[in-house]
Amino acid sequence: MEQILYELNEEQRRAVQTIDGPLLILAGAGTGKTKTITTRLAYLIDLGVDPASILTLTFTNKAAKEMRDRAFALIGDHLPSQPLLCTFHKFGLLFLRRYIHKLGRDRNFVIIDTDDKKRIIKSFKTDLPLSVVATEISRYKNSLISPEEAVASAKLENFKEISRLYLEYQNYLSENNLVDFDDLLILTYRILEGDPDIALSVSREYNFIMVDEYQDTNDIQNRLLMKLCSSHDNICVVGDDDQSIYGWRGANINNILYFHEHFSNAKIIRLEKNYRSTRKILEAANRLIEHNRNRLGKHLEAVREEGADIEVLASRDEQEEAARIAEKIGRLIDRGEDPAKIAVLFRINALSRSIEEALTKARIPFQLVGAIRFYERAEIKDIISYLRIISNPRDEFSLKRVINRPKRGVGKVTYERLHSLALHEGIGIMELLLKLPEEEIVRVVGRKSGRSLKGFAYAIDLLHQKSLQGDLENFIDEFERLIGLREYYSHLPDGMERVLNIDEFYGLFRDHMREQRGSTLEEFLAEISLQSDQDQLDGKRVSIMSVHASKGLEFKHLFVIGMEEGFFPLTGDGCDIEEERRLGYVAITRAMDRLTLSYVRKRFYRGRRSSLEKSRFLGEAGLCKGSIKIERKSLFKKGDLVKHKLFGIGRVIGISRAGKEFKLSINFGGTVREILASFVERI
DNA sequence: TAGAAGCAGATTTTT
DNA sequence: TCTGCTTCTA
Repeated sequence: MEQILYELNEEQRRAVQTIDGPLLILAGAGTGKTKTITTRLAYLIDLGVDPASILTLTFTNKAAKEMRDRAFALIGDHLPSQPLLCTFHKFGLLFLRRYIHKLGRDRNFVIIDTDDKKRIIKSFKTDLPLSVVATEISRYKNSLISPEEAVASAKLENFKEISRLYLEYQNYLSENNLVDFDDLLILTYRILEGDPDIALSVSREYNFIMVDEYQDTNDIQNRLLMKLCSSHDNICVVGDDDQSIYGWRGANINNILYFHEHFSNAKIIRLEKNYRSTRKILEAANRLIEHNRNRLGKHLEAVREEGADIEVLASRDEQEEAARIAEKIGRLIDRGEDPAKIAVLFRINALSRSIEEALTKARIPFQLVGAIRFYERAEIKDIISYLRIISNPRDEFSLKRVINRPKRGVGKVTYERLHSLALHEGIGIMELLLKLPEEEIVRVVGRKSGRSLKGFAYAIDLLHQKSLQGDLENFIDEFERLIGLREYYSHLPDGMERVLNIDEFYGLFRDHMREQRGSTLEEFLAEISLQSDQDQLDGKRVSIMSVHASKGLEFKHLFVIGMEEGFFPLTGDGCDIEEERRLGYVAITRAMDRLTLSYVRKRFYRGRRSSLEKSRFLGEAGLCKGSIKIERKSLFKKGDLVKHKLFGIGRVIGISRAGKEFKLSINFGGTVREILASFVERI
């Protein structure tokens, strides 16, 4: 242990050895955050703390895995018990499997993803945009407002509608025994809140709690943490307020800014020695982030040498930009540079196209990270839906998705007929199809559809029986034989790629069943719904990805494209300039040796070619002189009529500053709300 | 029911 | 410009 501690710098060592009471480790980019947290875990175990009483929460499976590996590398994996290292959501899942009966629900629930959530909402018929409804429902849920309370308090038309949808949605979830991502945390919190005995025993179970990427926690996660450490206060959080980039998803930067108020007597340790980037790169990042007001404040200090100048690349348009960057990358590779150490970043995915084309043309192998996610592909979701029906034949949400895939002649009308007949009989559709003799079904839905539906029901039933028999290693082969999804997709356009995906998924299934003997279908489904696929970096090719996707990574040679006002920073509806700046900071601090920031004068986007100003961030980072003018005067004045996406039309009754933006007091039919000027438009 | 045509909308996305 | 969804027609 002495040896391990010796490798740390003074602050890191202090962070590792401070074990009692609340501790905030403010760890800037590239300051050895993971090293510190994993060493701390090892240190606790070395002190004789029972490993099973240490809980480490992360945001991604990837981070959890990396930490586990690194901690075990320090202490070996032959321990008397295992520390729990997992994501917040996984923790919620484990907890709910144990305690959800306290809320009168069955432990056999299924987890749905965001896409499923939207589909469910959509089935309730609404004219409001689905994504808005989905986020608003999340907001209600995370504020612990029940559907009934929401319905009772909604005044505006749109909110009446949203609260109605919220109510229907929650009912749907409990009727079908579904749980969404929010529920994994919220239901956990509700149980802890409602039952002090459970809260106490769980809190005593985990005597030491560590949290990674604390700046990205939302309110519920923070409240959950308070509950978990209520009996001991041994909570250590690691994060960087300057890297908080998920505010738009409900992450609350105030959790980290006011940590010392939520957890009294908190100690703060700052890690400010950056081992990653050259001094020039780091100084640019520091200059940029200093333009933010809402921060705890820290100044990264370079350990490395001064390094090369940051290059600012100005091009005519995106074609020229992409060609020049491809050429530079080509030269690096020719000189023997490892392509895996090169990356191109952008603020919005739509900008990846020109780069993809230019790299393809230059014959440079690359990989687009996180574009369409594996588990969200249609063919994969189809298999998952099948597995869900097999596991739980009453899951009509999944049934609806696949009843006509492969084609069985079941359209809207047929499905409705089946649905109302099942309703009439008081049973589920699957049950109906199984019980009713074929002639009956044929009479209701016609000859062709009837026959194939009967075959479908038999197949599902057979697979259901088989899934209960234990050993599932050959299950997926039987599945394909009976359902023929792979076969079906192979004849469709894009068949090749889809078949490859299906094969990969089947492979994952077999691996899972082989590695975890006796695992059930239900366990497999829960596992994959909490899986993301950020581990896809293959370590051989040039990476191109969004700035968000790059968090936590580092590259020797880094290119950031689209450094223009309106693209980076994004400036439209609902944009938060400080968060944009933090994104800029995250982007810059990914670079180790060489950084190129690129902008264009004209860009083709959404079918229009527009002239652009270079990004204000270039000026703020001290990389060029003429920084663009920031608007001094508000575009609005008292008395203006404005329109808001949700609140509708209102009148401006007051204007105040909020950083570099303006905050408006707007009267919407009697209710006054404070809203940032960028959220409304004048009418 | 299934394919064709017409039309709006379009950030970032750990689980 | 491109995509994904609704509406129209055979």
